[in-house]
Amino acid sequence: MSKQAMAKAVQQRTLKTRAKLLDAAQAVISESGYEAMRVEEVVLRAGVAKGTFFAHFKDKDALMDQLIGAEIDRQLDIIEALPAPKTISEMSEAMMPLITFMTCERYVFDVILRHSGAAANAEIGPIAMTFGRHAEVVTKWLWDQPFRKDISAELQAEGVQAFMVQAISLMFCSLHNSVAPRERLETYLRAWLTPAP
Amino acid sequence: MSKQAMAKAVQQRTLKTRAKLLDAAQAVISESGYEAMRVEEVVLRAGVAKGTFFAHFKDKDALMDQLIGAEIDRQLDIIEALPAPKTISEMSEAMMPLITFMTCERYVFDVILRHSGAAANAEIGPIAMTFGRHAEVVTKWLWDQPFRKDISAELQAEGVQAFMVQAISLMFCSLHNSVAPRERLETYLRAWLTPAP
Amino acid sequence: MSKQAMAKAVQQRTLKTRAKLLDAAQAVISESGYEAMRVEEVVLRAGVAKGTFFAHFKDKDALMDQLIGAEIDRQLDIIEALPAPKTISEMSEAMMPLITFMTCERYVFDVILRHSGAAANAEIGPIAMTFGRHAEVVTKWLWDQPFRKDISAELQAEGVQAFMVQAISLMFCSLHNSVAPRERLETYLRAWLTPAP
Amino acid sequence: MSKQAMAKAVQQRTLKTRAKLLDAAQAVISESGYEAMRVEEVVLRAGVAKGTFFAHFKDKDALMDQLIGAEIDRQLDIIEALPAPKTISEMSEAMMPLITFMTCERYVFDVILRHSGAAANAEIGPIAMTFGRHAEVVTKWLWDQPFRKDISAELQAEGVQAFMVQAISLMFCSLHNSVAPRERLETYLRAWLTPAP
DNA sequence: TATGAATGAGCGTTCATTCAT
DNA sequence: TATGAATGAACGCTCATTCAT
Repeated sequence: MSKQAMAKAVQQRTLKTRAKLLDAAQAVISESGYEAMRVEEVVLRAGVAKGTFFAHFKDKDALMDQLIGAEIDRQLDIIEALPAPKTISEMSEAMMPLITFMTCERYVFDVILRHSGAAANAEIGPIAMTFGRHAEVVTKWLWDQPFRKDISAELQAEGVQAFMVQAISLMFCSLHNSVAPRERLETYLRAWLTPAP
Repeated sequence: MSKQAMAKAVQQRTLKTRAKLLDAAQAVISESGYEAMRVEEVVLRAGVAKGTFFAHFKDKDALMDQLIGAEIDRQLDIIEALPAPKTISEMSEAMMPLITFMTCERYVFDVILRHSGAAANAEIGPIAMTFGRHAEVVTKWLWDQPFRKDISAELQAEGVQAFMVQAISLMFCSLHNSVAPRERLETYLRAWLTPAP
Repeated sequence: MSKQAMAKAVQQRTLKTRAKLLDAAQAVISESGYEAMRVEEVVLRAGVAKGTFFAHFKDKDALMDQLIGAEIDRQLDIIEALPAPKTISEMSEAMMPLITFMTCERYVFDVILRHSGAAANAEIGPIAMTFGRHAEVVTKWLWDQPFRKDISAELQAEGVQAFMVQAISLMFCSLHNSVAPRERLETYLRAWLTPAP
Repeated sequence: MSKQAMAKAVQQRTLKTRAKLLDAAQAVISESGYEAMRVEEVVLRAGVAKGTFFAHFKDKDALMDQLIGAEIDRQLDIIEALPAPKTISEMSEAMMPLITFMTCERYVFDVILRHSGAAANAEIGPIAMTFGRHAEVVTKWLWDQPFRKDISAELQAEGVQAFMVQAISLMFCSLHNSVAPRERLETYLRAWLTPAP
């Protein structure tokens, strides 16, 4: 076997092990949720050694970043497949799948906050990437349907993100969790994207 | 000693212990920062037992809430003493002391997010109070100087908070930390409060 | 309860927990030997948390030091109870219980070497103490029965230790393990303590 | 290329790889010491895979045995080049280079003890060989200059080794490290080799 | 021989929190 | 109120060694 072929074969094995770990983790989460995921359980199911886990992921958090990032990407795929929303109401509606996932567990939202808007480490992880992608999706919508013309679509998209986070945050807040996130988001977006003349 | 006098003496001791704990915690933080604060170290300096700590604070988080809340209040005192800003630029400027504190440590920002917009527990703690107070201060500014009239001052204030958080978040994000928070905040506020006709 | 009484009561509990751990460890060793001892197994049997173990012993090695040191002390008690040996042969014989224990497991001898003659850390642990005690016992013998008079009893005792270690070492050595330690020790001691005129 | 030539070429490559590994290990040791040597680091510097290391050395210990054994041999070369010592003082002095190396690191002394006087494995490795060689050197000295005549030169040499180890051990012991090894060794050797009449 | 991903078994750690006294 | 020993449940780590390719 040539060196090149060997390198490829090796990489294949690596990829396979990584996939086994990710699959096992996903399975655990499906059954018990994100917060309940234990590294021990994951390696047990994946049928690999604990050391192998840490050879593939720096720590548990890195795996969470992968998994949650992947899930957000799946939600963004759904969102992207939709036609560009024509109204604020449609836009709020379109963002609901993403918001639903982000609010499925308090722990998930914490991980997202920690990795996205506020990544301390230099490496841009999967979740941080999705925030970029989300901004792009919204930006594209705003090209098709420019609600405001005084500021760039990019800036409008940043605002949409800020209000999405605000809406979710308030949902977890005991003072304000009576208003559904969808309604709150719509209120914010209307004020942000269609200021009265 | 009368029963009443005794009760008073006891209360005095309680207050004294509490003060010792708060002082010790503040001292530790001054030297090593918020994240590095350990209950162990605090009780050691305060000269009390570990159990005593938890007789005074529900948990470590409650102490953090106190300390960080107090610091934010101090910043709000400064902000409140200022005259109502006449321009967006002045408003951004006025909010800087608060932002500076909130960005002093990644950990501090996390605690703030957790207790403010996203408090899971029912009790409204010191930090949550400061968010309320901040909204009030901004609302008052907007009564004096109504940048927008199509939406309520309260809603405008909520937006100001959302953008403050967004600006700070992006500051911690490696992708976007080249733009200073003050500039970013001003951009956001201008777009939010003075939409072009 | 007074502060003093409280402190005493607390210490009692501490002592009790420590005893539970030592007993559990001893039990495991009796069944499976020193090398096979696992911290996990010890805390399980002692019925305490793992954290408690490390609150009592710096690490597994520190516990080993305690246990093996205690066992050597037991052997020294036996040795000390004997009348001072009158001949080299009797002296070699007297030291046999100690040698037997020290050679019961290769691992035990390694731990002993590491903690005794060659302790790197400043604290004198239990095993190091026993080496001092052993020297004292032998020194006392040599006061009663001075085989040599040209050098001090202390120096003679140091030599006895050196030859004991040498005899044991060679016993573990594949090249020389045909000669029984007792015979080798006797040869050494005769040459060391009763040089021909 | 003939089969023979091929075999030779292969052998050449093998030797080259082995040399690369030894050089790399020596380099790591020069920089960080024996204890800090990691197989990972060695193969990295040698530019070979980890598995290759174990194709050349049974285990890490075997490499250590090689390296430390080689160094002791170098010290013995120096010792052997000296004229036979005429006095105990000269003999102690002559052994100093060896002792200096053996005390350079606690870890080195442990490895030496493990492989020499106390080798568990059947094969006589480099370090064990050096102990044999050291005994021979000392035995030769004692032929030239027979300090004692009541016991064989071989037995005297064994005693010299025992006392060398004892002197080194005590040097690492916090209780006794105030006396320099050279002085202690001389005291021992005088008592061992020139007992007063 | 060479490769390097995978192994693995246990240690040490963490440290906020509890609870019997 | 005060005490402080005990808890606990994973996590992270170690790193020499193996083995399928």
